[in-house]
Amino acid sequence: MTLIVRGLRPYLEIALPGAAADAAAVSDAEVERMLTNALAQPEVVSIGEPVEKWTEDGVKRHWRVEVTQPFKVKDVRRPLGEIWDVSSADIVFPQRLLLDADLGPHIEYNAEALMAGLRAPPELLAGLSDASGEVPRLVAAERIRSVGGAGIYPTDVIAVCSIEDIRGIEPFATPLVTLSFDLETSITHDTILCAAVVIDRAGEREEHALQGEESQLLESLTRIVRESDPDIITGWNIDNFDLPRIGMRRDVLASKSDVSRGAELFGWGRVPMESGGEGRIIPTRQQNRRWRMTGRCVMDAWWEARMTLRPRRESLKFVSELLFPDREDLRKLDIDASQMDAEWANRPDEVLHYCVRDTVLPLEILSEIHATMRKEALAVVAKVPLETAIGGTTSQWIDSLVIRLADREGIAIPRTKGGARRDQIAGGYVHEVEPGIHPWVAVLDFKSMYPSIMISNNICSTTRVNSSPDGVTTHESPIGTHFLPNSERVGLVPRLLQDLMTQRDQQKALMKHCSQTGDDAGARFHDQLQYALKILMNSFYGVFASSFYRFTHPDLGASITAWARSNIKAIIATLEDENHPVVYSDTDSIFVSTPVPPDSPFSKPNPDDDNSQEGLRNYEEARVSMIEFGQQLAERFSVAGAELEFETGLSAFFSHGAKKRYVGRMVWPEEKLLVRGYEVRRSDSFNLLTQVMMETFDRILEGEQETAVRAVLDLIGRIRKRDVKPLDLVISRSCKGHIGRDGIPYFTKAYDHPDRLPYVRAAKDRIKAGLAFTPGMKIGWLVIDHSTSPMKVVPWLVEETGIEQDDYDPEFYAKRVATAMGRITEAFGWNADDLLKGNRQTTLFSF
DNA sequence: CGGTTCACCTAG
DNA sequence: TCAGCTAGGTGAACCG
Repeated sequence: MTLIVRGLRPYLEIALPGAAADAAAVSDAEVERMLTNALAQPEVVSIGEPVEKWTEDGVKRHWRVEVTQPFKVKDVRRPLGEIWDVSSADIVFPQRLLLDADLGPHIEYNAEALMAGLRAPPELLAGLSDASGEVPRLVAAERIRSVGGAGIYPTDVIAVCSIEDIRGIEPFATPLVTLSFDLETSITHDTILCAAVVIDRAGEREEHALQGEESQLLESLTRIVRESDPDIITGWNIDNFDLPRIGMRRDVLASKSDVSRGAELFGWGRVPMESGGEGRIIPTRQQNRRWRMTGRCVMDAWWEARMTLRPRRESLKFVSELLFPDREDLRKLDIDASQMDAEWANRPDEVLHYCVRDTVLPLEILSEIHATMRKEALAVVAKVPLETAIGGTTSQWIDSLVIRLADREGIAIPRTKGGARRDQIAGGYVHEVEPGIHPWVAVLDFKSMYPSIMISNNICSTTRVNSSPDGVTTHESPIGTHFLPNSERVGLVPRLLQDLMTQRDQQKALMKHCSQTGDDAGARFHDQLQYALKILMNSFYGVFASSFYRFTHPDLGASITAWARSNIKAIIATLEDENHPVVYSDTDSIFVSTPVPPDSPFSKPNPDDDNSQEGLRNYEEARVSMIEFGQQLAERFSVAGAELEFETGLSAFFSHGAKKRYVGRMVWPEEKLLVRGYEVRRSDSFNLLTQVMMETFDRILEGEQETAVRAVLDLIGRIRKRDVKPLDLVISRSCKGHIGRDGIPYFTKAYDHPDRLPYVRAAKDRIKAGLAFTPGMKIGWLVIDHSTSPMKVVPWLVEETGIEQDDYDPEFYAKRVATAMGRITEAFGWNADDLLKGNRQTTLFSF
């Protein structure tokens, strides 16, 4: 529905410039004169009574300056800023409503209905209908305009209320309507050949397949969007392909200045058809930014799947098969996307069928990864519109909470900082790791380390002082920054974080309660909320360590990480003093060797072996003592505001000696293999390497090093004999780029030397083959000759064209496997060269 | 062949 | 609304 809210006028605030004392010394008459001048500015409507507000220059009087229109705030900001300190001056008007009325995405209201569509509640429809049962549109439109609306919005209900008539309420799972669409386009003419749309309304789907003359096709598409009136628009790569293509075709089919013709072709915005202007009814985007479609959310299923799943390739086919491996219908590919014109000419029905399928799959993928639910949860906890949760930035989420608290606490809102990037601040501490196997390792972890540090030291730009005031003991960070104690002033950030932490504990408790009472839907709902709270809490540090955020100071971020380093290093030093070797540590985690009897096995003995009873007993004893040790350490090193948790128990930990690369056999609280950093985690690895490395880890952690090396040697032999599937050798990496004015991609802006990069070369070949390239997409390739420089590669196009690519350079892949595996097996005397040679003279063991 | 640069991707 | 952060490993290409 459309709710026209009355009673809020755009404004900004002004204060006398300079230090508080100087500002206070200005005479009343002078202030009066200045205010009169400010009021004389065009577009200024009124100036309110002064209010005391905290600023970096001390507490000063602030006046609210109301202006005529939202977009006029920017116009008056500059002239006023020359004389006054200006605050609250860069907050967009729609956000102002949520901030001032303290609303989140879920609201209740008392409103007067002005118009009701066919999907509106029947009683509302009846109340507005005339004798013939019709809602008189002309009268309604007139009434809507008289209260400030623009005409008939394409929503089910149009109503008007006052800002006092809206209240925030408890969140609920909103029955959002999602529209997914897909275009098939001509490669030779850039035109749109056909399109498909599917609308999901509470699980009920409505499909449309569109073909015909291009402008009529776009008109139909627009009509479907407006009639089905979705909240969310999705599809596969619509941000970078389908939406830009419709925009391009609109520019060709209608003159840029003819907005009403433009609206017929691409008027997808949730505003009346007659709402003129680019960006109101016609979707727009600034260079390389998100699409903005008034009143609707654009959620690209490609982007969401990429962020959630980090798939090795990103075609719709690949991701669908990844998520739905049992769906046979996804296997077959009827259409060669690189020959679309011919396919369309010869088999239009198949192309249309394929097009419809490609609108349904994005819906199913979004549902499978709970994308909408997660975004809605984030919107709830950050108190932002769904659109901001989907396409907004971390600083927008943080702004939403910080600004409303600052407004309540009488703190002036500074503007986003500009200027040059400052030097980097120091980050977390990472401990050196000794290569090899480390048996029985307890992993301890600080709970929400950075947020905890911010809370316990009251870190905020409003509490930072240059030195301790008389008689006040400040929190002094290891880099010498002082923060006032709670008793003097509670920082905005610590207060918000504390509240989010409490909320998260509550959501976790509710989730547990729901699971226990068999309410699965409820448990999922609360799980989403607690997870969103975690994400939001962890976003604070980054935003406050940034150089541009409105409430930051470089010493804030630097102090947080300095405290973190100092805390973790102190614990490491204590443990090492007590002869508990610390095997590894990264930022907020500590991996400690557990004291177990010297003959404790780290691999679980096979019950069929002789002596297995004793071995099993020793293994189990070691496991239990590790758990006790971990729990003791957690308790001992936890202090108020810095809770150390025993997170994981490993029967064995292995690293080849590089930071951020390790693997462990987890035996508490659950049994699984924990891998970090290694190629098996990376989306630019290839199947074969991932598989052999995973097997190797499994064997190493069981103490079967010899078998592990044999398997690697065997694989290298098979690669050289071409006894492996090319599919398992595909490497892919994301590729930047830009689309020129002529619609042709180019790479010179994104890269210094684009042709030096294998994936750029592969991308160019892909484009040559007639396939779409969108900036940022992952490009798959096979190396066919690495003896030249640069090496020769071919793009992997099987998912798009169905044409098998089977040429590859065996020696290249043998070397890549040997390099990656050699780093690991070197701990047992087999380096990359040995693996390639296939034998080893003097070693721990040789075959 | 070792060092340098650019670029990607990951840990936290 | 232009915009979360740093630490770290690794590969490809090039250069001297």
